[in-house]
Amino acid sequence: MIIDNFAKSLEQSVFLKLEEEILNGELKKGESLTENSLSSRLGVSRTPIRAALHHLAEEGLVKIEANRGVTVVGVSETDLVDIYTIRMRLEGLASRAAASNISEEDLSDLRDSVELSEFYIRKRDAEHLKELDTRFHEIIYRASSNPRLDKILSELHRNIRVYRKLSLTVSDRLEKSVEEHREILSAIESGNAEEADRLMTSHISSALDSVLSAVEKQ
Amino acid sequence: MIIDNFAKSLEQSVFLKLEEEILNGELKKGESLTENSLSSRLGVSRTPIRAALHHLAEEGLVKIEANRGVTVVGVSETDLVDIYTIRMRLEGLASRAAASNISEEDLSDLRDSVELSEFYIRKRDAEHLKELDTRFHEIIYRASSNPRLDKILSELHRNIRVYRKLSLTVSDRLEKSVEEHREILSAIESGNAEEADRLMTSHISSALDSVLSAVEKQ
DNA sequence: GATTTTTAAATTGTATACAAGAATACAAGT
DNA sequence: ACTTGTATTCTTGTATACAATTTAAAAATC
Repeated sequence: MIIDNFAKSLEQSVFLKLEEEILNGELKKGESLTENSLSSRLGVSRTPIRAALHHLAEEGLVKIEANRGVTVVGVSETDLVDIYTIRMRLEGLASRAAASNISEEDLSDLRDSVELSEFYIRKRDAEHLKELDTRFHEIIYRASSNPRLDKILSELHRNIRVYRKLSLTVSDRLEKSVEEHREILSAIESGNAEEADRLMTSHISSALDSVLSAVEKQ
Repeated sequence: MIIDNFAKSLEQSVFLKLEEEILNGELKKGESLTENSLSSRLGVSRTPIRAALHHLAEEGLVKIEANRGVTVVGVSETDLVDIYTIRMRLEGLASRAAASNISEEDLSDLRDSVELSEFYIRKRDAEHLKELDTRFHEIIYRASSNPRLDKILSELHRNIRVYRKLSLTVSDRLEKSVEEHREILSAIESGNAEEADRLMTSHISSALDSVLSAVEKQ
């Protein structure tokens, strides 16, 4: 099969495709990948495959051993706790910074995302809600005005994508989550950095609880 | 103890060389790099150059625009504050985790690093002290038992290498720093996670103050 | 002279060929 | 049966050739 081609470079497409396959579990943990087989399977040469694999290695999704090859690492439940522990601190920091720095435009986007979420809650439209959840957090990353923080959090956020979907299936979690977003938004709107920090930290903590209970039920 | 496996591939060497040149300021911010010129200057083909550039882009030291090339980004003073702000939270977290999880081996390494530092303070050997400072922090990163935290902090730590050297030239900072390391070690030894967190956070905060005053004096 | 169009050069993106290292299979010796 | 040495094969690492895109420069039009 040829890969989806909406990204500008083959490397990008290969990266996205492999990332997707790893996060979906199509490529299982421990599985070893060879550049040749990927090359023939995806219908592109080894060059973009190599670049994509290196990119994945940077994100920690695969492990490259010199002259020995690539094995899938994936995201384990331990990683999940590790990531949420980091997020708890860093998203708190991002919210705090956003409360002080946010631009009118970002603030407006943030309001829109919360209001839309409240709309879709009434519609019981889980698909849109998941998307809006991601958008809410990403706006805050950007609004922190700290590009490195943005980059780190975006990456962590992507790596737990699959698990987040799971967590939002826990009953009442969607509603709770939107309520918490609303409170965080209020704190940011009123420039209350301390409160924004505290609320976001507790929001991530609740999300972790929810994810873990969802994982256990599987 | 893990052996320092020196650059076995050309890509690695190129990466290290370019990283060094960027952090040293030999390659200035805003400068644009072409694969060909780097290839002929460093005497290797474009393939490892490309890989190294992508790696540098992942770390944020250069910026790659599709089909347009690579420009040096480097680490600005704004980045410096951004990085220390992140470190304040994450190294606190790492110390906290270390206080609960540290292995006998890591603890022993940590003690060694502090004792050696105290030795070199008496000898007034700044070079060894800088090296030991790095080692102290890296042991804690590892001892957090959170590989992602380890990776994020290691990368941030590397990116401010040049500035850190500067900060340790501020009078009394070396002594102060070693004293603070000793206190952090005590907290970790006694498993006092709360205290380890608090002390490390304040340690990084002092380091930032010191870096900023050193930068201003330049 | 200014502006658009065309053309050429430079540069990145991709494919492929070749070299080097590692894993595997197998034979010989004990 | 087990180890050891060797040859073969497989896989990654690197170099180079080619394609596609972008920048610039020159030519043409107004």
